[in-house]
Amino acid sequence: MKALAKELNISVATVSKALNDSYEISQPTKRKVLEAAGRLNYTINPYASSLRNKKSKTIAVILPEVADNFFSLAINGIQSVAEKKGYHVLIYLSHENFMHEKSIVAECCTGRVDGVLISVASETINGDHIVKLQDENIPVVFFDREFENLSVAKVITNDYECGYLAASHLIKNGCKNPVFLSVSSCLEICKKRAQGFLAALKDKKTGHPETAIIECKGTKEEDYSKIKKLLNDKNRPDGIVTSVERLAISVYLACHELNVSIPGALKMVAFSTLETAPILNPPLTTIVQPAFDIGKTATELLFKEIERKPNNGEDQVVILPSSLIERTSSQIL
Amino acid sequence: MKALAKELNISVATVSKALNDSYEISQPTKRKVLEAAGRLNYTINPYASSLRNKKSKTIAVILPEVADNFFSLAINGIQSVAEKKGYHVLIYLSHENFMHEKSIVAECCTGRVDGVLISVASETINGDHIVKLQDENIPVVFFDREFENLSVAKVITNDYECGYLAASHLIKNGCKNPVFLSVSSCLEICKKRAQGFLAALKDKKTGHPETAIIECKGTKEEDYSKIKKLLNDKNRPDGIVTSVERLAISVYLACHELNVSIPGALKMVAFSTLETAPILNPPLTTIVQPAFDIGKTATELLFKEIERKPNNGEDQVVILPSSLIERTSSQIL
DNA sequence: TTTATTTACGAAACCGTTTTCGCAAAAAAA
DNA sequence: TTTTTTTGCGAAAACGGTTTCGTAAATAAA
Repeated sequence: MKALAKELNISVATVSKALNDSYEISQPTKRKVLEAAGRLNYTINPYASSLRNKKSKTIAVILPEVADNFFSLAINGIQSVAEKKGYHVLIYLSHENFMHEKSIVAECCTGRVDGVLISVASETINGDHIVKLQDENIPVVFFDREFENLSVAKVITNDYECGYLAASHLIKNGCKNPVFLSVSSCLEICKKRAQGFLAALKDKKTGHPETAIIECKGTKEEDYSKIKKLLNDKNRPDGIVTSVERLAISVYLACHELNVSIPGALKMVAFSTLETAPILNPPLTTIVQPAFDIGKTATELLFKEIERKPNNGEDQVVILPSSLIERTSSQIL
Repeated sequence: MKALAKELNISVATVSKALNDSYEISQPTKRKVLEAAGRLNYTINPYASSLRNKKSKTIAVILPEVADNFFSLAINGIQSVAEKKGYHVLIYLSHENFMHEKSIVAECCTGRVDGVLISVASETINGDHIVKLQDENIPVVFFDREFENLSVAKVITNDYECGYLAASHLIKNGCKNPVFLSVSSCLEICKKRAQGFLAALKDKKTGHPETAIIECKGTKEEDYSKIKKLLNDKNRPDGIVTSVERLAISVYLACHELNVSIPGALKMVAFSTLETAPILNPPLTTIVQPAFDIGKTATELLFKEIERKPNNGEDQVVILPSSLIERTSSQIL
């Protein structure tokens, strides 16, 4: 910028104002500055600018995992609006680990970002780190995986209803003993899905509510052998609802290995946005969340908070409904 | 920091040095500073620090798409090393669009990042934008999708061999007319795979090399109808190799819709890291790239360049081999 | 004891912008 | 014509760290 100023024999102040299209600067001067900036291909130093403005033009996205269709689609939604706003997107992965998530959130407290979007880890057992973020006046919004009892904006899906719907669907199609595979009893999203699931069991007087919720919070391998054990059990379930994509794949793999026929011996419904659901063997009945829109809406909410001068808004909750897509895996034979 | 200095009755210079563990500062003072920093929960301002140090502790990852198993696994690899180094990761999506990619790269030239990892868009037709990045002395490394004739470090896979292998495999299993579905004739990676594919056709004196390479560079829908047209053609291919995950799914969907039996009427091999490959109908023969390791290795290379004071290194090329996993989709009946 | 060296710290410049405030010259109002 | 207002620009002080350089006190060497 100094070079620009020297080149045109004007002050850096004038250059800065001209580049920011200030009303204080005359049109001819603005034109000259723009021209010279182009000629010397000047680019603004983002860090100097951020330091002065206390605005980083950057948001953070914290999520458990990126190799999952739901999250990668959500990232697409997030990117689409961040980009329109000229914002940059930092990605952090918690790998479902609470301590890890805490240290990431702590990083975000230093002012590196203007806001954070978070889908909490399955191991997250309290929301203190989120509160700290808010204490620093950094806007936060949850997407999909929220943490309860915090006054934070969130965009989620109708989990309870979907849990209910999944169980009802299986029962309607003949299941006597459906179970629900959860990733964590701490995860609000899983709790609600499980509650809905159980409510349906009770309403229809079917199954064994006491043992119907099974937690798979281990590694991929641990969960896989847990699933195999479940399928080998003498009173094996005749219906499974999985709460996340990863578990759906594991169940299919286990069934293939153990020669459990779907939907003959076991009917299945998965919470999942798997693109390959219709071409699986057999085609998988899914409850698909509007992943892209969840990411998009959450980001729009975040920007509303970032752009609002005083924090006057009551925390908003947006619910985008999911829908059940029936395929072979849950059919009556 | 000023507050810290005042609290302890020392200068900010001393505080800064103490926090950076400078040899100029005595142990007792360092301890006092650390203690006070903890007590007042002081966190350094990253932008002030970056401005002065001309180091952002941030790298950019530019890729065509994140909702793709290969890329999301690569991101995992990238994150794993970036995090170890205490670096932050910015994600940018080109959506296969060249102009878009150019503007992203231009953003990266402003000094916002210390280095960039890029997997180029299928529409990328020249490397000028990459050269500009190098002119600004910002380290770049390609992962998976490179651009030819640039002296840039890269980590790729053995594409030519895999193309050859895929075709040979199909021919060995009885295909008389295999074709290769490419996403772009500009993409080095596709070119090499296609060349390998064609070489096998010629070596085995099979198929129609002139028409065996089919470009699918449209939207998802356009490509889908193109594939359906191909499958409805009177001299329909009896073998398909797809160069990317997206096309593999489209082919499967089309086959299901048109009742083309795999591997009966059509055998298939896909370049893909699809986790669901073994549970597809039928299980899909894949050439799986070491996605995580590609990302990891590329990032390690990048840090080598970032940390090297003078740019003394000749550009390095790392080749991580892929492997063919045979499943039902390409079997002899 | 005197001189040389080392140790521990502070003052101030600097990184590249933005913004406040002041001030001439030009334009408008009196 | 004189006075007021507007317009266009520049000097300088931030923003929050880091780094150079200078210096007094403490220690070691002569």
